[in-house]
Order: sequence, then structure tokens, then C-alpha cells
Amino acid sequence: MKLSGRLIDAFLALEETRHFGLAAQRCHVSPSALSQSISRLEAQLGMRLFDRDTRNVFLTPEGEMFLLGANRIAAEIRSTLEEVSDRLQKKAGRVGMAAPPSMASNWLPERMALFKSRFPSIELKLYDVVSDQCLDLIRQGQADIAINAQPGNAFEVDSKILFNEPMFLICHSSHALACRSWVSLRELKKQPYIHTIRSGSVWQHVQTFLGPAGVVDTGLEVSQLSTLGGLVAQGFGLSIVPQFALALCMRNGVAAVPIKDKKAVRPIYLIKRKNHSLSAAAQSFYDQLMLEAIDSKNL
Amino acid sequence: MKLSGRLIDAFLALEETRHFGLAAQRCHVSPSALSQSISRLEAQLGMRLFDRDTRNVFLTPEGEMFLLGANRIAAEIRSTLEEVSDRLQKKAGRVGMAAPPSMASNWLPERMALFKSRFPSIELKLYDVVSDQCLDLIRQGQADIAINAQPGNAFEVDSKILFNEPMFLICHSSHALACRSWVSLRELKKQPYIHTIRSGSVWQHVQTFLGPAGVVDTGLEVSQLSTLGGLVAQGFGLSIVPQFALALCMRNGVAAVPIKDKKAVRPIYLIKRKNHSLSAAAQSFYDQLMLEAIDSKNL
DNA sequence: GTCAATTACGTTCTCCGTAAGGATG
DNA sequence: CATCCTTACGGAGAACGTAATTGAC
Repeated sequence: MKLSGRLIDAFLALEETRHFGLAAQRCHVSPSALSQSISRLEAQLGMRLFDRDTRNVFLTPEGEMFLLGANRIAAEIRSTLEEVSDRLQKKAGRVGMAAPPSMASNWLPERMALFKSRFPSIELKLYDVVSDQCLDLIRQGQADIAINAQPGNAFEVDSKILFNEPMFLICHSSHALACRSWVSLRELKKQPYIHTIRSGSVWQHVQTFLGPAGVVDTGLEVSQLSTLGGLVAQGFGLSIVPQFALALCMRNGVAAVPIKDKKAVRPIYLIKRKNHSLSAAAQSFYDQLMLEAIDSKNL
Repeated sequence: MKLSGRLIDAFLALEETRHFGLAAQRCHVSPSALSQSISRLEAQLGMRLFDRDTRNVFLTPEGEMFLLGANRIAAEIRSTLEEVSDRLQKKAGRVGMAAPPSMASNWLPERMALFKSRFPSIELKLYDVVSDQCLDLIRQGQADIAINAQPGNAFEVDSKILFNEPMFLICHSSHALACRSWVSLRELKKQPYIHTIRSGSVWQHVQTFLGPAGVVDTGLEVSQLSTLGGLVAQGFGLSIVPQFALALCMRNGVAAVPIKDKKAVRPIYLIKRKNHSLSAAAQSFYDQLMLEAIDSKNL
């Protein structure tokens, strides 16, 4: 037993107009087609829905009962189709983003604001979690897209480089390098270095180019960038942090200097779940970010 | 944009099984057909609902959203189809009956009880109103069927004779005719007669055969049969009432005697609205009553 | 290499429109 | 007799199945 939306529409049109000609017009079919549709509907339900002759059309008691159900069905179809339409027109939707605190506090909000101005009705959700958790949220499907310095497992997630984030030296403002407009890695030789934790994304990238610099290990290893700022301000040593993490450790007594070295960058990835489509809303945000990345490369 | 029940079913089947082969089996179609159905659905909605390759099938974010709507639609279709089915199997429904007090109190309840035993779930509604109102309720569609001594306007209602109700003489129990097993109309000559109101159905039928009897008018004209009983019991005179009205005026001091005369009957009609189908439930009760009428004629 | 989804293609069936038929007022 | 619902019939398009193709593991 099959109930198509067409038949429901035909029924409701005839119920409202009580006239085959008008109802057919409303359904954009011929009176004959509408008559056949009503007949089919009645045959499938096994009951007569309309009492009709050439002059009058009105519902049978069964028709009145069916009217209630038909209205409910039509209402659900309408509302579902509207939801679909809203999604397509990006009037509705939700984008779940995951990003480490550095990107979540400095870089991402500007892009979110732009997106929000383009699609005001789309809900934006931001998970500011540490690097590894960003990837977990993507794998679990809780976040649609992630911004991360680690690309993650290529079998599980899909990562594209957005840009290379330059690294900065931070040191006490009274330090000899503090007033320089840039420093090279070699200039850090024998300087007391404060490490970030080995499990953090910063440590992993800094390792790739810090070796030749020949810094001195202070034995300090912090997990929070704000702690790093505090230690540097008190003269415990210096450290290297990515550009967008600067704001988290800057304070009175701390100076930041760009590091001039091709290796002193870390790639920032735009990440989504592999083999999973993004929602229309998430895809839009994804496209916006990728477009910006391409544009900036061309400049 | 058309959403057929078939497509909803295909979507839900695939969502539950997450396997084209199994879902196709559940829908009684080939895997190919199901694949095409899903593709059509996606094309019509303008969004991809499933991420799939040859090994995995799962919902996209849009698919999850659509799932909610699809479930609502499917639920409404199911419940509506169940209501239809219940009606067809006479597990549900309602019969509105109109009958004058005499039929509503004596004859009809037995038939209602039989019907109720056959279809316990059908709701029976009885309007015990005077003859004219019975016809009004039918015309207005408030009652499905009526039992009435008047057939009503043949252009508005459809009346069929159920049976002929015999008329009875009622007189004081000390009256000479009281102990007879039957009386003829001629024996009422010069007897003091108490009339029922001229607008009532009883009066109208009694008039058709009372003329030749030559009764004496007492000047009394009552509207309630119980009043008639009271007057007869007090010896004010005698009267003629239909069989099923007897119970309403019988009491101590009142005797009833059948009248032996072909004309001393009144037809009882089974009435429904003209050009209007009865509900399945009402039709069943209608059929039951008509069948009984035909059976009793054949005996 | 195997299993599963998809595509290609021919068939069947549904659905619609035109036109004739029939009922009602 | 005029209106309007219905039936008859033919054609267009949808939907399905079989079989070949593609893709993933």
C-alpha cells in the first residue's frame, strides 16, 4: 500500500475546492487526471472518500477521518521540505569547529565573524581544545572541521595546509635580543631555553629546527603558554612560540621577535573527516577558509 | 518537488540497515532499484544524504537532519493507514442514531446490543428526540441513521420501511374491552377518545384509520405518552398507541389490547441522508437492521 | 580476487492528457 | 442542454530488473 505525496495533495485540493476542475487546476493537472488520482487513492485505502455527482462533491465520514491524517502528513512533508530548503539556502545549519587555544583565540574568530556576516543563521560551535583532542573530535564526528598544526592520520582525516605560521622568539624585555627586528636561530646559541611539554604541538615543531641552535636546557617544561610567559617575564630564560600563541604569553617584561629562518614555521592544517561529506554549512566555511589560503598564496 | 512514500521507505530502510542489499530486500526491490531511488531522492532534495562506497554506508549531516523529518512523515503515514485499517475492519468508528422515544426505549436498544456484540469497538450514539428532530439530525448530518415513523422528504433523505408497527388500544383495566384478546376499530364507536398532539407522529397515523371508528372526542390532547397513561388510568377515556409506545404509558389501571385491522399499523422507516455515503460503521448497522427486516418479512 | 554499489539498457508499469461517454439539474 | 465527473485509449516518463562496470579491501 503506497501513499504518495501527489495523492495527498490531490485529496486536499479536492477537499478544499470541492470541485474537480478547480482542484485539478490547483494541482496543475487535467480534471481527468485528478479524478483518476482520487479513484486510485480510494482504491488503495479501500474506502470511498468523496460522495460526488456531476454537481456536488463532499467528504464521506471516512473522508473526514482521512482528512485529519492527510493534513498531518502534508504538514510533516511541508516542514521537512522547508528544513531541507533552509539548509540548502544556508539559512540554517551548524558548523562544529575544533582548534587549539592559540588559533581559537586569535586567528579563527576573525574568520568566524566573516562567515557569520555572510550566513547569519548558521550556528557556529567552537571547541577550543588541545591539538590531539582536535583530531579526536573530528574522528568522532563531533566537530566538522578542525584547525590544527598536526595533520593527523591520513587514513582517518583529510588535511590540507592552510598557511605556514611563523615562529617567534620570546625573551625578557631586558634581553639583548629583545629590541631586534628579527633574529636568526644561530643567535640563540647557549641561551637558556624553556621548553613546552613534549606532547604539545609546539614542542614537536620546534624540535625540527631547534637542534642546530644549540640552546641550553633550563630543565623547565611548561604545558600552558601563560606559564611560559610568566617564566620568561621573571628571567628564567627564553623560548620559541608560534605567532598566534604570542598573545597567550605576552605581558609586561616579555618581548617577542620574529625568527628569520625558513624552517622556523609550522604548517597549519584545515582538517575534516575522511570519506565523510561535510554539511552544507560546514562545507561553506571550509570553502571560505581554503579560498583565503589560496588567495594569500597568490599574493 | 515530489516526495513519495516509496522514497521515504527506501531512505529509512537504508538508514537502518546501512547496506544497500539488505535495504533492497526489505523494500522488496533489487539493490539497483534502491540505489536509483536513493539517488533520485538526493537529486530531488538537492543534497547528498548518504556517504557511501562499496564497503560503508552512513548518513551525512544533511541525512541526519532529513532522518528526523522522514521519521515524522513515516509515522504519520503509518498512523493514518492504521486508522483507515481500523475503520475497514470496524475496529473503530461511530454510529449516530436518531429515534423517537418509543423506538429509542424499546426496540432499538436490543439491536444496538447485538451490534455492539459484533463490533465492540464501535461507538454508538443515540439521540432520542421527537420525530421531526430525527429528520433534522439526519439532514444536518449529525446523525447517520434514523428510525422514524415518518419517511421525511424524499429529496433530502432516503427512507426504507423496516416493518409495520401494530397499534394497540389502551383503556382503563375495568373497561369492557380490557380483557379482550383483540378488538376491532368498529368496537370503539362512541368511546371517549384522548388524542395525542396533532404535531406528533402518533396522531398523524391514527388519523388515517380512526375516522370510521366514530369515537367521541374528550377534548383532551396530550403531548407526552406518560400523561396519556395517567389520564387513561383515571378513566378519562381510551386511546390508541403504537406497540413500542405502550411501555411509556402502561401502569396499574391501564390495559392494552391489540387492534385487529389492516390499517391499524404505522410503518417504521430506516432513514439515512440522501446522496451521502454512510461510514463503514454506520453502513454495518444499517445493513444489520435491513437484514432483520427482510428476514422477518420472509417468515 | 571478492564483494558491494553503481551504471547501462531494455522492459514494464504508472500516470497524464485528449476525447468520448454519461449523469444531473 | 449545459455542466462536470468519468471512462477509454494512446503516449510519455518513471521505476524496475538483468547484466556489465567500477571501486574498495
